[in-house]
Amino acid sequence: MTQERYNPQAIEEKWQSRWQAENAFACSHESNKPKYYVLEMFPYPSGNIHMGHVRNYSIGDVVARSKRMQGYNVLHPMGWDAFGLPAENAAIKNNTHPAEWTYANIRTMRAQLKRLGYSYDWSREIATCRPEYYQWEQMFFLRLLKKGLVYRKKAPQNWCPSCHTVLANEQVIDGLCWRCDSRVVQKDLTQWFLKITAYGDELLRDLGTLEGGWPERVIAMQRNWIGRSTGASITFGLEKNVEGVKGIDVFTTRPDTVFGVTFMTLAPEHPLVEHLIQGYEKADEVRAFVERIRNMDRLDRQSDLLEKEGIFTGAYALHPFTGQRVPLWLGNFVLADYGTGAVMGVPAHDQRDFEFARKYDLPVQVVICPEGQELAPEAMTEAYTGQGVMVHSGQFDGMPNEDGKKAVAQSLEKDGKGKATTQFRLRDWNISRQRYWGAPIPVIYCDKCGAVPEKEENLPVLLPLDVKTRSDGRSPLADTPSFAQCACPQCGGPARRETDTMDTFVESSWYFARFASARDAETPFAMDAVKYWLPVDQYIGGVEHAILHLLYSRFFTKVLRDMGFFPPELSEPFSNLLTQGMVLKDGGKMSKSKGNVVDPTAMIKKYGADTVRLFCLFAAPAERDFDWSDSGIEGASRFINRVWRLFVEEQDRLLPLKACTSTAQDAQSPEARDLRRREHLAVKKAGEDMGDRFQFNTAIAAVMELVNTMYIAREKMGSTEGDRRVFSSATATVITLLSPIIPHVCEELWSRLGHAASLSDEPWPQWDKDATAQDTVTVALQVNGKLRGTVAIPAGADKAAMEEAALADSSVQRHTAGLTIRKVVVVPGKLVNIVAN
RNA sequence: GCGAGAGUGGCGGAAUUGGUAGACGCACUGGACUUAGAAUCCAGCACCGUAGGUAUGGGGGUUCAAGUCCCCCCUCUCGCACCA
Repeated sequence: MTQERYNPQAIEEKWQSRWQAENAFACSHESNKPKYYVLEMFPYPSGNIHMGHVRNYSIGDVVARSKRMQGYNVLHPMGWDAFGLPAENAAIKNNTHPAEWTYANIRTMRAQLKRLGYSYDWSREIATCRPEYYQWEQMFFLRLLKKGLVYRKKAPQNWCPSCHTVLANEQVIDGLCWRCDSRVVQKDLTQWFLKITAYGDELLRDLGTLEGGWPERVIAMQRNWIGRSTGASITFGLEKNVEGVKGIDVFTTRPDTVFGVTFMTLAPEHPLVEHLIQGYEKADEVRAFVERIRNMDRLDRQSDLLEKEGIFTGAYALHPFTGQRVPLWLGNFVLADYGTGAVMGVPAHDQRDFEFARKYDLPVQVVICPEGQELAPEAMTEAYTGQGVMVHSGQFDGMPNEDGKKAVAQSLEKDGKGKATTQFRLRDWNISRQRYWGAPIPVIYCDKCGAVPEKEENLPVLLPLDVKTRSDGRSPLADTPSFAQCACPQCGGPARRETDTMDTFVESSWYFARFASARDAETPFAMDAVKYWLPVDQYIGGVEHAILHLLYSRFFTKVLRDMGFFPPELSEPFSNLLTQGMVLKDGGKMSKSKGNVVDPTAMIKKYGADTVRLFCLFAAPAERDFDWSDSGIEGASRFINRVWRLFVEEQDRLLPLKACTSTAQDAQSPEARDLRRREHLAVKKAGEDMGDRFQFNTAIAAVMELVNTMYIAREKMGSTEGDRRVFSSATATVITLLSPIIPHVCEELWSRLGHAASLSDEPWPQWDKDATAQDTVTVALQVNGKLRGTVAIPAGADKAAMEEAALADSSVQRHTAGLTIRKVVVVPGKLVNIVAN
């Protein structure tokens, strides 16, 4: 007799068209069920999905499907992060239009996602390059401008020469462009900034609320990136009069060491340098130094191999407490854009200052002494950075230095010479991009009125599609009169539009909320829908966005909250974050240049979508990287076939039962009892692992164990009504438990089992504690903590009975022969340990 | 240097509260079926050995009992890094 073979292509096609026709995974916020919003980071429509996407979306789909079965009203949407540079580059290369290229890719990739059977609510699909989407972003820009959270500034910017655009600090990785790895150079430009630093404190503080929900290391990375330091800003007077300048501000985390200042170091770019060196006989030498340092490559300049160098400016500052002259130096290690671009030099208590002082023969003044010790400056071989008592510090002498930090700041503040402050490493976010394929910045430049915001009623400022992209990569917008030329909204005179577009990270900073009311044309976010769905309960994506996208989204959530778009209690976008690992091949990242790319489409063709999904989830825990293995996917395929065969071969004996529906009464034979027990154990394990712990690999392993048990049990089980019920229930359980992972084949088997309704509407099975109980348990027997044997005893045996059974064991007797038993430890139902010597 | 994570068979990985280390899978070995292969099924599979012993990066400790808790050290991965 030939059995029907598993044919994934036919089965998957059948169920996918059914889901499509029924709009099976559409959801609404009008529901009595508890809500659950699961979201995977939406893709850039680059052309084809790759294995990383498959892994990411398969994880999300298991969460979505299992939560649905567990009784939640699940929102699981998908969209496209559709603006960006690759579209322009591809358009130039293939002589097409970025829009055409992008929409074609979306069509391809949407079909690929559908071919994988993900349970998205496709009615909420969005693409960020559509005016219906980016119009809201332009509105946010105008509102932020009004609130003073958007501003324009000329400053040296990160410029990628290959991408022809500026980059935010977060987009510069080791001095290289995050996208194309080109060396980033500095360029003076006037750009639009989002004032993310205004939220620095809150972004840092609220990281605390994410603990437990977010991976520790992502929280640490953000904390690091925000980089908050507390200390004081201190104004040193200037010996020489410079017009309009009161003095030089420094920032320090150690105001307690202020009396130890013996010099001050400024960044070569410090705006006062030219004033300070006026009239100094070696001014030209100083200028040469400044030039040399400024022209250095940023990467070399920030290298830790760079030798610390300085030069005296010939000028002096005045100490805020003692009035003493403090020589002003320039240093190649002082950063112009951190703090105030100037640091006080305290060689006795800062290692870098110590080395600088030794190199240039500057005095060392000790002002903190460890309790009960003296420090002699000339004997010191390194700075003393520990705790201690303040000395040589005027009115502060004898004070513990920790108290001194506050006391010094307070005293300075009283005299108007400083105050306690906080510094952030975080910089404001430059959102201007000199590229075409992005959302236009809604601003107009008028010769009379300056930079004028576009009126909200004129939104959207449409990105014109009838332009020819330039082969040199520069934006064609400036050369498009129909776009660039306009009337000033203020005076009506001739004016010019801003031709920069917004960083694409702006679009991805709020898309998760748009899904709540994706089709609403009146408002970006319908309040009742946002209130219901947000925050995202489970967000899933790659760790490469730990800072960029995840920090920007947190910022936007707080801003949108404060502008009234979000309810006041919504401060964080993503309650839980899962950062999935990468899919590697032969230990390395898949890449076209290495020729080690595994194409999901080819794998689906060969094995079917269910197998690809199963392998991606089974190969490794979700957070860890995993190496693609061709024999591994064979194993996944083998397992599905095993389930299929079990079903087909037993079909005649199967009853149309649901999961966990056989009763203790049904399970008369020992095999049936055992199978029923393992069925319930599998439900427990798979439910916990899939639904709570997101350990999909072990959830699958638990079902595999059950299937293995069924293969053994079926030989021994008869055709009594009870045996058939037990076996049928177990079969239903296997199908139900696997359905979030391999939905197509499970739907198919479910319907063949005789069920009319979809498995998606099937509740998650309930396991029964009594069903998992064993008649006899295996107890480990130890002598002095070493395993010496096992013994089967009736479940529920008391301690005395266990001890008796242990002492009667021959192996135990052998190992205790000649010894005195000192103690017997009994763990009920588990183990007996005999302590003897 | 700072911060986070990891280290378990040939490999991916289990072990959720301290209680039989190696579940599940891959690879491998032997066998069955077959003209042969594929597929499938059965058996074996940490290491050394005769009883027994040794094993979770290394070394200490706590405990009747440690992969799990504590201390010290080593290695690897990631992030930040002259941040004042």
